[in-house]
Amino acid sequence: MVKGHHRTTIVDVARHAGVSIKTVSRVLNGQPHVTEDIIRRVKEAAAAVNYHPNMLARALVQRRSHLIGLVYENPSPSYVVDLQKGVLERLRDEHYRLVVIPIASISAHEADVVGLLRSAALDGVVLAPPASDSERIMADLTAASIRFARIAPTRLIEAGPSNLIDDVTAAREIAAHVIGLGHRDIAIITGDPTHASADARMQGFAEAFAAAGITIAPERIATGFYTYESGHAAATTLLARADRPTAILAQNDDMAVGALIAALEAGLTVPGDVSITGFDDSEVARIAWPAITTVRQPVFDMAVAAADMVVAQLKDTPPILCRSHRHELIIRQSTGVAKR
Amino acid sequence: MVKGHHRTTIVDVARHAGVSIKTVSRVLNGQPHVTEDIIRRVKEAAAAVNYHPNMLARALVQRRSHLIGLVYENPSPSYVVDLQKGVLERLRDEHYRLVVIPIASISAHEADVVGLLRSAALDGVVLAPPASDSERIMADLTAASIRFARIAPTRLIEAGPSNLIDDVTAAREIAAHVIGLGHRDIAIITGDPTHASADARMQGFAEAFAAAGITIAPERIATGFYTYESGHAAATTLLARADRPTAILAQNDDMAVGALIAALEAGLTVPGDVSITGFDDSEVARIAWPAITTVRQPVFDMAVAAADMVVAQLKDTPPILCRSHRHELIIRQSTGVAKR
DNA sequence: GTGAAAGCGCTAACAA
DNA sequence: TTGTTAGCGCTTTCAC
Repeated sequence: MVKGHHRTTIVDVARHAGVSIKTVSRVLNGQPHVTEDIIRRVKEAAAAVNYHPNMLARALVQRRSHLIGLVYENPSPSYVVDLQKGVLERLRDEHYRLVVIPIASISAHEADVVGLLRSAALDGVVLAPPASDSERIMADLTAASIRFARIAPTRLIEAGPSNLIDDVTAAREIAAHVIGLGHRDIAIITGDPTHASADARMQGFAEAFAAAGITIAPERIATGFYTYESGHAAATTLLARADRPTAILAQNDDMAVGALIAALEAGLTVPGDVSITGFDDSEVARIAWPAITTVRQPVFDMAVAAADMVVAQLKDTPPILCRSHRHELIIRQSTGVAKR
Repeated sequence: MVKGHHRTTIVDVARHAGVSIKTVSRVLNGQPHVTEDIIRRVKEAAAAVNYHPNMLARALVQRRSHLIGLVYENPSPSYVVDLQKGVLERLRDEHYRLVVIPIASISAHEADVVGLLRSAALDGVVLAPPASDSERIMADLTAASIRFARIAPTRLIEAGPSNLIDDVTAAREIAAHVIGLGHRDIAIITGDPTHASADARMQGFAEAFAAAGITIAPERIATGFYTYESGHAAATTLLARADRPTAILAQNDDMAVGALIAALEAGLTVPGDVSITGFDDSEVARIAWPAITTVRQPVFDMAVAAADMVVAQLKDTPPILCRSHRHELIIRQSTGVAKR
């Protein structure tokens, strides 16, 4: 697709086959009402002149770029790769391509996002958090008539096709698990405050604490950013305190691994001295040692479903508006009974 | 970009501003020879009618899709994300978009790859291993006049713009480090045999062994596939042998982490009972415990440079044909002096 | 400095 | 069943 000498077009094929360009077009698009004989002749001619259709011309007239975007901000490699794999899985046989649109800080660039998407001529986009919670982005997308589907939104569920997970319940369950092991001195490492998931997960924790009649001191709550480094830094501080917590609840796996390493560096054993939990069940949680107790969020499945929702809209199939995806508490070796 | 009601076009803007479409085009593309006054009028008109250029029409006439592909097969999330980040870094201000093209088994689909790229209307592609070593793919790309640049090819360096790393020397250095620690009973977990890097790294290991007069028994060499699981499985077998090796050289970090976990599961200490090395310096190597001794491959830098080579060709800038990137031995905690 | 008209390569009404 | 013709929305000679 680059400037240069003459590329063979549908006209060349038509001339070579001795038919009209419309007939060539019909054959190439597998449309009906063409004689077997002509089909063969056109195909031979196409091969003979080494013809390859110009997708840009086709896209222009069809008003379809066959490009789907994936908007995300998440810094966790395994999360991002899961997301991409899911979308690609659904797109594979649909003749759509995936354009990745990572955005450094969506909350800071809400107003620019759709301009970016527009200039990429996308037919549709999958919105991962926190873009999936942005009213502004959804409104702009609608105005630009770019189809979209959302992954794990936490609010305005009606605003667009959504794939839901119950972050609150998931967080409550994992906190309850830790409380059930006898822990009372519990610290928390929150996720990026600009992601609504951080609030939801916090609320779930709070519900579990309330149910058990436990109060968490503010000094026991540290802010992270869903990155390994932020989890490591937060845990290092939390564990250095005189009243060391016996458990740390991190709001994603990357931060949990950061906390784990911080604990090991401090000469503590896990879960002997301190129990640690993550969130998401990304690959790092499995390959840590000890493996991290976490809550599985079906990121891949949500991405497949979201891509499906976009494709459905593009085909004018009756669209699925909302799907719920089940989380699952995964107890591994990083949590244990609280020491006396 | 979807079928529907009338979208405003350059014609609407022209009418609204009382000028010709050519003038609108000139203003929108920042071309010279337009009065200040008209520039302002056109811009106001564009805003007034809520005009957004149709990138597909522009692409058709310019024969430029502004789409760059990234072809890879690598299963390691952190490697893939590094690659993507690098390409995106260079593309950010160039108005190019990144289309990701993961291919399950490039060696099995060599003949189909370029057809896929063609049908995506890409202006250029960055080829990561093992596509960067495929003569067939490069020939097809040239025939389709799709520009490309290669990441870490191991052969036919002249065949296209390349970003080189010295896998052999890097492998030799890390093996020499282990040998220098006194290890003689050394096992190896190789990478995917269809990736030429596996051969190169093996050769580097072999050179180090030869220099030290060490022979490695064939049973001490296991085949992996650059995945955590394959490393884990291979190490589990290697470590179960009566003549347990005191060091394991894995050909990438994911496999090294797999080996690490296998060792810990077997009740061994690292590096006390067994030293383990990786390759690449991906994130997992840093966040393992103990952190993995490895060789840094500047994946991000190579991706930036490769994207730059593609962009340069698209701009008809004198192209850079070849760049070498420096590796770096990174000694962490997973290697130690061999036990007597 | 500005505009009229001719395509880019394809699909799609509408005829034949 | 097949072909003619008119666009899709933009850029680009080439006059004026």
